[in-house]
Amino acid sequence: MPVLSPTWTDERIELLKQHFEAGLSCREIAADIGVSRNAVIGKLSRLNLTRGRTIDDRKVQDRPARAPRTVPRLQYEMLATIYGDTDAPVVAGPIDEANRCSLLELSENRCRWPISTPGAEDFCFCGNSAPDSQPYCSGHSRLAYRPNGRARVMRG
DNA sequence: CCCTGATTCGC
DNA sequence: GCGAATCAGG
Repeated sequence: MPVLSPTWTDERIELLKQHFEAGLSCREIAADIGVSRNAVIGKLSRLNLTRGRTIDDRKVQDRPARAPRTVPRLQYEMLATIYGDTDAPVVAGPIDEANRCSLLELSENRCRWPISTPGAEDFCFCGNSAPDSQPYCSGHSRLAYRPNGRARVMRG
């Protein structure tokens, strides 16, 4: 891989679809793959994989001009915090799928991050060593929980 | 108040 | 086709 950076390759799309069907939020999927949330949503829309919102009445057709009102750079701040702000677009934390296990093999100190292999039908989990009272390992916990001050429980 | 989902538009 | 921008809803 000299200088090629294909945004959406087969594996990427498979992972996207698997995570989407797994019930993960677009933010989780984006963080896991390493792209922005809109990129995931855009790709899903292109693939006709919307979760269920076929609005018929198009009301947001009004496009007067680019009027920056509040500058929605919230995603960028979050992504930067997750990735380390000054590093390559890779998942932060020691995430290795060598310890992946099934749901039945999950323990209290095992990372419960859903791992979907783009080749097998078996759905596995991260299975890494997670600290006590923590559902994910150090790497995935950062993806699951927002580094912001508000610790809101995920609704997805 | 903020975040998530989906569509639309520019490149 | 991809990604950012935007809107609507929760």
